[in-house]
Amino acid sequence: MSEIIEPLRGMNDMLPDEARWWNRLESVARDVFSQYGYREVRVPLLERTQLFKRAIGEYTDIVEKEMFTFLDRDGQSLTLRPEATASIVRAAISNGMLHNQRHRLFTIGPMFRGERPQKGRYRQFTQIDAEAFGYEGPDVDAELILIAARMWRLLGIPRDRVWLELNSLGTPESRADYREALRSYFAANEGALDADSRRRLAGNPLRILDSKNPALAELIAAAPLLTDYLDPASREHFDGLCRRLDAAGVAYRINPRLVRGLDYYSRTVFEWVTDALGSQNAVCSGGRYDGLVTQLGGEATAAIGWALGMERIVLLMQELSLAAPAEVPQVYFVMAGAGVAARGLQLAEVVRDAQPGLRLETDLSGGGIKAQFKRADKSGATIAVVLGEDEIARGVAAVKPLRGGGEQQECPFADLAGRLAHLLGTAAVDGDGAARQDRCR
RNA sequence: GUGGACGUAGCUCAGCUGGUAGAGCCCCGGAUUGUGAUUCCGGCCGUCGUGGGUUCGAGCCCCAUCGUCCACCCCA
Repeated sequence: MSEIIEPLRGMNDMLPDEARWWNRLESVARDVFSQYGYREVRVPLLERTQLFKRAIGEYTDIVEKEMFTFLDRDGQSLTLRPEATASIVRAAISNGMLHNQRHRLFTIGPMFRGERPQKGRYRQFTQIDAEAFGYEGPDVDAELILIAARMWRLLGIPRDRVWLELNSLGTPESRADYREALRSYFAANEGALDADSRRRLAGNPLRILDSKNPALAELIAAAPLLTDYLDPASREHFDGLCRRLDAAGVAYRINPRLVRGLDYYSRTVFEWVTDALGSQNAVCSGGRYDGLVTQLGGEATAAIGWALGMERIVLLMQELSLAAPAEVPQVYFVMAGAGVAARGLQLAEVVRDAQPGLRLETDLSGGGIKAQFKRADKSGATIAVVLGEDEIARGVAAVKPLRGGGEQQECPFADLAGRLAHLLGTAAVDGDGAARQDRCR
């Protein structure tokens, strides 16, 4: 045996039991997007490094130390996307989608960040991403938040486990004023700061507000508030958003210390937070980025979006035991004897043609009838269909209910599809749980 | 990137102060030879994460490395 090749750190295989949960989340997301008229786009995973430097900000942690960047054969610098917004904006510009147009879009796919892995934080992770272009007012801000709230509701995530934090960063100008105020405040108290915060003091003092160091809590609590520096237009925009959320019955907490790690945000920023995932508590977050399109060479376009971490939501669903129904076969073909499987395969095709919705699994192991029955039972199937040399010769199948009683009966091949449908229909009316949880997506 | 914990069969784990690995589950077979979920019997399964070192001898000690998890950091 030769050496085993291990997967890369922080990159995971998704096996069938795991995929169930993902499919559920993805189908809910797709349904909701379709309800709101958001259309899917797909963009490349690989882009020029420059795109992310310009969009996310040269001096952010993501760009400085987390990107998977390499030179291709022609010596140009490429980067595996660490987030989707930059790529989508680039695509919108590249395809001329922003000339006097509005778009509401979503995308689903993997992102890459070279962080140290932890639960809920991986080097390849998957985001569901929603973006709206060309809408200036707070209506679309509210709509995007309502979309997320609807997803939580449909998934069965209770309101007290995921809640909304809200803030406004104002315009770049008002934020600059605030940054100076903050800088002088923390500079005056520099002795009380920890090493991380001192480093940020020069670069991005807003990030100090994010610190989880309890020793700084008091100092941070007394710091000047961004809210007090908002320009009137941003203030009005923010109030408008709050009113709309109030009207829609969406609860939120205004968090004046909520800032974002990406440079492109302006005005509205928000974060859906959970208490169920340890320190990886942000489950979906986003905000408005009105300046980004011009920054990337496009025409000035209002824009806003959010990204949802699928791994984290799936973890949350599992934590809360939110059912992800297993895909269980309804009918299981037991096929024992010489040459029986070949005929059984044909018969299974006939049944599938006649009953396209039916989940029918065949036992192709070639093993003994007893073992096949064990598998039939374990599969969760409601009905076993037995085919042996005898049955094949007589043109009949033995149909045996595996759950909730009922006698084994013979059924001519020609009637099999109808008989199975009938039996399964009856089983469902019985209120038999197993027969009912068959509806996965 | 920093600090810490952990890493034994496919899975969950046991293995006393170092003496050449064990349980349950799973899987396979059997209990009058074509009928499942209980029970009983039997069987398969490991280079004890990897590489070095100490020792007569290491799963247990030391070093390195990889990985997972926790906190920081970051963020979805």
